[in-house]
Amino acid sequence: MPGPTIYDVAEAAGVATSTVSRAFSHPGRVSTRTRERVLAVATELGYRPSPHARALLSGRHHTVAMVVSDITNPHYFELIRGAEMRAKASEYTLVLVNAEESPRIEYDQIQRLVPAVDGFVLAASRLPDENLLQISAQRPVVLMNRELAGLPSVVLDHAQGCRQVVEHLASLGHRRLVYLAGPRNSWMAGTRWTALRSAAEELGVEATRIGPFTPRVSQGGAAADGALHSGATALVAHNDLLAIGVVQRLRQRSVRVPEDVSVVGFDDIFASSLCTPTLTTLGGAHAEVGRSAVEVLLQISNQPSRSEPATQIALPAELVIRDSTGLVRR
Amino acid sequence: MPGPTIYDVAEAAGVATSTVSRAFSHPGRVSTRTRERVLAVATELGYRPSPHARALLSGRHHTVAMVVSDITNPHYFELIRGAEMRAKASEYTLVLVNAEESPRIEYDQIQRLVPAVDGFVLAASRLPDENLLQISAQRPVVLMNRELAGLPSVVLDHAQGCRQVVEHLASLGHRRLVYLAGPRNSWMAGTRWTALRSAAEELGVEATRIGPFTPRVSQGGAAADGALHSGATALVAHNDLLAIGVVQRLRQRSVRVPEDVSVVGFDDIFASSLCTPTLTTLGGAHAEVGRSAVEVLLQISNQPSRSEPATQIALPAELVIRDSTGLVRR
DNA sequence: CTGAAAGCGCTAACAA
DNA sequence: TTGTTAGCGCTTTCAG
Repeated sequence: MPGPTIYDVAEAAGVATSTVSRAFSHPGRVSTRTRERVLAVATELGYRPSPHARALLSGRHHTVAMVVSDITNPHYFELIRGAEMRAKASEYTLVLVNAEESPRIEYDQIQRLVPAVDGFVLAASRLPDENLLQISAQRPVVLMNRELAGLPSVVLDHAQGCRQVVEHLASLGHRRLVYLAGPRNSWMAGTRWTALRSAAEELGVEATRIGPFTPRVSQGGAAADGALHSGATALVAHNDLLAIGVVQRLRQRSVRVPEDVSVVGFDDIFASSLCTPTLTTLGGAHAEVGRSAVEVLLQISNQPSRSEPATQIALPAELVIRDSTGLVRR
Repeated sequence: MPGPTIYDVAEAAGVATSTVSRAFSHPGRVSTRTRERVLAVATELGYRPSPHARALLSGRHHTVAMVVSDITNPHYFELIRGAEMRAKASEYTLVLVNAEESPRIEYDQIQRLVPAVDGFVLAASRLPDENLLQISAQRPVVLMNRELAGLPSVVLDHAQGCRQVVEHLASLGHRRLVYLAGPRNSWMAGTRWTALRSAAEELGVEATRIGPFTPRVSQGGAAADGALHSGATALVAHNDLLAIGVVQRLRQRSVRVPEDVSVVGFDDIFASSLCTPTLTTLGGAHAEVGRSAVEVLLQISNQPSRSEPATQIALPAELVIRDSTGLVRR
């Protein structure tokens, strides 16, 4: 069901195709009368310009691809929402790809889309740095919740955030915390650990790390058991899903939260305010991260010169204190 | 950064462009030697066929658009996940659009995408029937969680499901239930009410309806207050978000769940198993709905004849009984 | 201000 | 088996 083309409109309006084209793309370069006639005929015929023909000619697709490392995690939801809204606002099309935690899938899908999109926003990419740099040589790339020298990125300020977490725990009297690490190839996992450790050192808290764990509720069992073994009084889980799983396992083992141990998560997903106990977690304006990332992408992909230094944005993280953290038991 | 074209490959390999084209599209029609040489040169140059040029010629875009009425609702997450997986499996690109509960946005976005995609899967569309029929005259459409004569659809079997809900409540001794209705233009809202009412009638339960409510947690307050006023002992909320909001409000008003009133939701979102009390809800294989919808779409959009009757798939719903429903107080 | 014509990257006849 | 050629729908010089 191919719609009417520019030829049909031109014929019906009694003008040349180039005039029809101009009436749409450069309304100023056509006399008011012709323009109006052309537009009238076009709407009557239900004409819509073909984005493919346009893209073929211009090389611009008006499309951005968003790749998320694991669509199963409700956290990404917010990122997607923000990205979608920003794209829509500029009449850009958003293509969604789930990498299923597989660098291989992530890479292949990106390569598949290279010739079809204007750029990529990558949420928590699991790809090694070299791959990212290589991709960014093909198309503009904006990283979300990951940083890499030379590439634009939007992140929640993890360093400051982790500091808040440790301060919170220290103020409650905790002296030993354990970080339940995320996936090995997650930049966030590494970064959080570094930030936690340095904040801990500064505040006189002993910090250890166990893992890596796949950040799912189901992995909470293993994480909790490992953590108990460590003797820490505060558990900082890589994300809320893992934290929720940890809390469930602790309850199963009759360890009370927060009386016996405190648990902190990351992301502030919807469920965190509903579970029992409600979860203390490091949140922030995730949708805004998605929004910003697309914004930056549109900006650089509409810039002729690719010379300026990459914009790296850090949005504030916000510690949401709920019921899973409490005073350390004496 | 336009990549190498078929011309570059042809030149480098010393063949005609059509040979390069064939080497990719119809490998059988090229001698093994040339094919291998062409492919070798192509990979060396990093050649990738331009989907736009292909689409321009063939009219097929290898792209499907998924439109969700409200991306804010975690329920859609599963639908999206299933749809994405199915699309990826066939190397189709999935475009995601959030209609933000606005029929206007939904319609405009669809029209914008008509010339760029092979078809649409619409999740809980808020458009009136006429619009849907008109769109399906432009491009193949598959409805998710909505049915309309003549259009293919995939739904969770609400009729059977609602019956299960009422049976469950009746068996607990409830004789009066109230349905907290969803949005006015939600087909599901209408359908659930019809199904609930007829099941209720059969089972000797009195059913009333209040609303419509926007199905968000924040609307739970209004819904709960209206429900209490009705004097029913069982509240059936349009979805889990609303149900969770209702439970929160009831607690605030010192009405115990399930001792004083029972609450049932729909969708079985992740949070439903974590909130307190955990929520009895009508769930099902939502990701499978997404998967199936895309599958049906691919099927019909690859069929030459558009003549056969529209496939309407109903997947089984599953009542998940948790702690928000209990025996009616005597 | 408007028209004619070339070409974006690719594929599908049609020839050779 | 391979090459030549004519477009797909649109934009954009270049003339008029």
